[in-house]
Amino acid sequence: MGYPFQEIEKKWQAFWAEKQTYHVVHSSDKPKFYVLDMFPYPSGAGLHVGHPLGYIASDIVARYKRHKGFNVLHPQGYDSFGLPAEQYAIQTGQHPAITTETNINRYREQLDRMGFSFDWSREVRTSDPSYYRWTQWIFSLLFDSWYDKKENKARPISTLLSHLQQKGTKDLFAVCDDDTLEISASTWQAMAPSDQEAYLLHFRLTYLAETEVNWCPALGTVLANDEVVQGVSERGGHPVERKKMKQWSMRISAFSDRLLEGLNTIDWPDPLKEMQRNWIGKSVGAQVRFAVENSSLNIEVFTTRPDTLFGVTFLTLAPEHDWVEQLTTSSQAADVSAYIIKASQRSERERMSDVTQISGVFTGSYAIHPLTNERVPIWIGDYVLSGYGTGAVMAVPCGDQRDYNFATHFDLPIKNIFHDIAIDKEAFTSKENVVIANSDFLNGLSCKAATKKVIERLSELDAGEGAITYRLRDAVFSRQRYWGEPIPVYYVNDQPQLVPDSCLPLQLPEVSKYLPTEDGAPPLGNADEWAWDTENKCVVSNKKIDNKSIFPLEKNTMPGWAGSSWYFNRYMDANNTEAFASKEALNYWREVDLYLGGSEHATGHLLYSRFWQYFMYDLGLVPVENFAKKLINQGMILGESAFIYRLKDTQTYISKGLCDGKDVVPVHVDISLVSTQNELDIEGLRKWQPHFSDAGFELENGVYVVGREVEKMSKSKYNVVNPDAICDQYGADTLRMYEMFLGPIEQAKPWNTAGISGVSNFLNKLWRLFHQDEAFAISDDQPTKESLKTLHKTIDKVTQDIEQFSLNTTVSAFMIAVNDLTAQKCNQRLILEPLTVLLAPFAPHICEELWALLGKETSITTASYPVANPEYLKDDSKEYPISFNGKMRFTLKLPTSLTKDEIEIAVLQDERTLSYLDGNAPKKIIIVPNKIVNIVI
RNA sequence: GCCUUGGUGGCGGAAUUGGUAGACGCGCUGGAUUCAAAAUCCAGUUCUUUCGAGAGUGUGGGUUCGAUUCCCACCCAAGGUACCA
Repeated sequence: MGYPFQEIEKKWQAFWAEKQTYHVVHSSDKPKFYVLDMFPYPSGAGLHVGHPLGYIASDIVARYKRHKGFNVLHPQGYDSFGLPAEQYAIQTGQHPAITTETNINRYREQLDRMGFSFDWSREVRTSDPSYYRWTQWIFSLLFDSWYDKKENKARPISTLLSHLQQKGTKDLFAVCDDDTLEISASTWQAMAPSDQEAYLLHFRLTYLAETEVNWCPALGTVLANDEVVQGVSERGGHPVERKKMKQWSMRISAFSDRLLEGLNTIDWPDPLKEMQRNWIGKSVGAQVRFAVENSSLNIEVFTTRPDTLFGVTFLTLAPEHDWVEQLTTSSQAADVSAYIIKASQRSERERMSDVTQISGVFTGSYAIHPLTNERVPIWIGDYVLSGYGTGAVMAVPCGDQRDYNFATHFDLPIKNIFHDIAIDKEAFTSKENVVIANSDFLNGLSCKAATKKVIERLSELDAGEGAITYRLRDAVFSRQRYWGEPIPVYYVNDQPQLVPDSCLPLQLPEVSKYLPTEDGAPPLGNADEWAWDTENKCVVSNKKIDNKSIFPLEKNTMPGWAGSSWYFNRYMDANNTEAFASKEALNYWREVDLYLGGSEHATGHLLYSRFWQYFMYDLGLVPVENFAKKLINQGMILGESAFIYRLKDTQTYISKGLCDGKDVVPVHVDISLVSTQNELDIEGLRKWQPHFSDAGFELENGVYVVGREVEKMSKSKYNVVNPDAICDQYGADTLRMYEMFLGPIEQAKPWNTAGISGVSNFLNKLWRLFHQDEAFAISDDQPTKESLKTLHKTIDKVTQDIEQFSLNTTVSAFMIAVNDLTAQKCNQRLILEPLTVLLAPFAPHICEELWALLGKETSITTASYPVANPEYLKDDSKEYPISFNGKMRFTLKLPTSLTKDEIEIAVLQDERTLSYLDGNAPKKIIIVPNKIVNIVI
């Protein structure tokens, strides 16, 4: 029989809760260690076995660090604003707050069963007004700040105001979304207040601007690219169009360079840093202006290859480019407008991924080449994206493959400007080993030299200059959703005004329904009370808006990432009502020492959080620039989904083996309806969902075989494995160790319960080793040298592995140790005691129990970590370095007990060693320990 | 399409970073114990094989005395791709 894990786990969980074992305070003479998990979104499906993977790993580190003498902050909370709760509300009318509360309670129950050492007194919930009050406050700060390029930091808007008041834009180096805003101090002073406010929006770090979105008129809402499939909405199949809408944006682009440079100072995984680098996408090149023929317009393009300027044979604008209409000649108007409509129906994602399909249209206008004065036709093509660079490119077919394809497709000229390079099949895109030709004053130059020279010439002509652009775009911050933080803004004469700090939180109003209003306003438009009374400083009924002091409030809410961009700071002082965290707490905990979470957040949460932290650092609100010193990506635990295949347009499902060549639609079915042999329980399926009750099934060999696919675990894919069931059957300690044993923490892996008995056996074995006939049995004798060796080697291995975060091999090391100790019949106190502490981070309940059985009065959490005695780590073998012809080097590992002569024989008997030597077996090998060896052939 | 990661027995994975591939665990096979089963313990387990040996780390090349490891090309899977979290 196994050890009584159910009893033990319950007992110690209650003990820890009662004693508040994991409650942490920041006055401590110990060094601090802050280990954090990315907090979960509390979904209706409950916690699945994928969630705890990271939590277990971080809990192991937290417990390990406590044993090592650190004051450990290990909190947990919930990212509780989100779309699923809102969608559930739309379907059922249930308020999202209620759903969220229910889900959180369930999560907590599940988390508590796994014996995590979280300090729950610091729990945060992003949807709690006491939390989002500070999210709104940070929004206000962003609104009230601008970016000073000279000091390279964010500064309060008041400093900008005084600059404008005194000098206008003279000597002003500010990040701004429009270069044509130069004004003098007197002009500024003469501006009407509302004009001044409109003007300031171009500088504020959060601002209102027109942005392109996927608009679905039928649903009355904006959709993510993900939700648009082949031009129609995923839900309902309604048409979707690209449309400009006035939205709040965050000026993250102002921080591009710092976000890029900062990567060099943090210990984050290289692939993740690389993803962020590529996402920020710094390109060095030039802006070139092409005058439009018979017009005052100058089309500005950005290019990374100014050296190829003489190879330009046409310009291409994005279909959304502001000047498309003006540039289109009457003869081309019909074609152009048809093309624009067509392009607006394709999502950005589609346009980027589909490179085989070339489309475009001629505007009828021509630009003038700034150097040759040749006429260059202006085209429109959807391979140019409006969001990047200037939304216009100079096309150099010989040097860019997309330009080449476009030119070939529309039969536009291709001019070769590379010396001795054939371009009749494809473009030549490399910058290496090229000599520019056919390019006037650039002839004979390398890429680099030509780039420099052409930029000089363009500057002289005032037709361009060197420039750097970033792929990183400002982040759209408005959501037409109910279940998010209200944006603390009201409008006076259409100009945004902040709801005063003292009035925060601006709480979510009650609404009659959670859908957009009929005239397309966000769900908050359904609230009766959603206007701001500036006199009484409170939210009042919309009906009073005509009143002089009452103004409409912003109806959009914040996106999911708002609350998660600063929560790590809140944990430092989670219950503070005066500030987002006290200065003392911030200065003590400073930053996260180890942050664990999935790499799927690489370019979202992890970039936004860095941005907000930089911003808050600039304002002196936090003591460090980078919020997380070290980050580890945990791989997702994937589910194995099961599919049945419906024959198209019928209610017949055919077994997997019979699908070949038939038009079938795969349908997810619940994995609990499928056997390990992939056979479907058809009766179970009929009961599971009513619409299967009259379905037909075509079987093979008498059974219905399902298809399997590894996917993200998700309720909608019916592939969720619940940890509760595992805890019931095997216990939390087994689950914890098994999840670690499953494979490297960073790697994604499919869940498979089959192997769990191995870990369960291991814990039982450990228990049995120190028990006889159900009673704790331990010897006070001195352990044998062999047992001490086993112990100390395990201490050494386990410690190294935890430090390197190789937790799966750690579990193996424990298994080997217990196997060895069992074989040695070792049940000495002097072995068990350190072993218990060593194992406690992984299996805290059983270790706490053993600890108590050893007669210890305190919790094992306070025990100090064992140190390996090098005396017992010594290897019986010795390494002998060998070199051959001064070129090849390898080492021989031989037992130390061998004499000199025996070594020689041992080497000659080692066939593998001999075969290294170029096929020739050496006749004699002379070994002098620790010295290089002579080999005679 | 683009960016990032991964591909090793029947399965999850290990391999000191270029030096005996398959640690540890699951599963399977055989044995011990048992009236029997569960549990436990012991042994075996990459594949092919004419039992000599041969093949083998997604595929095809390359570098090297030697490649799971380094280089090139390709195939497949996962994550992200800016409004899922």
